[in-house]
Amino acid sequence: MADNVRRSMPLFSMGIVQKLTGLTARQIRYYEENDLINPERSEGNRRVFSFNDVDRLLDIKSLLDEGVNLAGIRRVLSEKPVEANRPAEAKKAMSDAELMKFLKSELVQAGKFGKASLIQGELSRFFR
Amino acid sequence: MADNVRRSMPLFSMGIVQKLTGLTARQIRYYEENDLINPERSEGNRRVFSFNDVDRLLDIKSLLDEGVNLAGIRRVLSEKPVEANRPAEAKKAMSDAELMKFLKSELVQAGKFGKASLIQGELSRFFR
DNA sequence: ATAAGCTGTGAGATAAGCTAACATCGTTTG
DNA sequence: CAAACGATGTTAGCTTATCTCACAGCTTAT
Repeated sequence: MADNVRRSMPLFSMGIVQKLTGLTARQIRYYEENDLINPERSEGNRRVFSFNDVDRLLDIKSLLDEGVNLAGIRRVLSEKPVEANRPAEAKKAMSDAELMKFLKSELVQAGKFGKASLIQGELSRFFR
Repeated sequence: MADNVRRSMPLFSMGIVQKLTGLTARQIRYYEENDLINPERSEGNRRVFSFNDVDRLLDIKSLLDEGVNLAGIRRVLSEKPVEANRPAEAKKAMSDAELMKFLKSELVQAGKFGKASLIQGELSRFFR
């Protein structure tokens, strides 16, 4: 569950996510419009994506390549509902200090338990 | 060395880094001015920070808290020169597709070897 | 007391992101 | 077949985030 929080921490801007996923902004926004993802927003209404979000986007892309349409993808991804992307801890806006403190402790946890990479779950399912 | 590349991949915007480090934009820019960090730039000249960069910024912050001045910090951090932040692979601009492909393979590597988190090295050195 | 070091703040410019609307083009469906 | 739908591109107009540069202010070192 600490893992959930880590994976759903808002970190990436639209531009970066485009590079990481190879999708266009238009596509990403459209998928959000269709409830396939639900990225956080900055104070100024910019989307801020988590590892989970990037993960799902790669899932979506892969499924689209296989010819599955968005409705189908919604079904496939319904196992992992978008709500799972926003655990309570992530929702209640942390202060900057809290966020930082949290990140630190999370990192220590990761170190202690030899936890796997932040970006490992769904992301790695699809390649080689 | 694949690890180097991963850790020096430009990922974070100024706003995010401010939150992750608790530093102001002014401070971050000043540290860059003094060659303590050397973040990548976007096409439009915006700074794009890597895990390594965030790492160093947390180092810097920690040392400043201890009363070390920038000159001193420069010395302390000179073990890990800023050039180490930009390995050749990261320097030669990857195409978006290449970047994505690279990320994917990196993730798989991480998975295979049970590699530790992307954000683990220097970052975790300082807390608890 | 001056100088140097570090950070704040403000101005002016521009990049990057947002929404909304309309265009396009292939695939369903009546 | 024509109309509707699904997915994406493109454009316009607007707002936020970031950039550089300059100057101000406070602290510490000379």
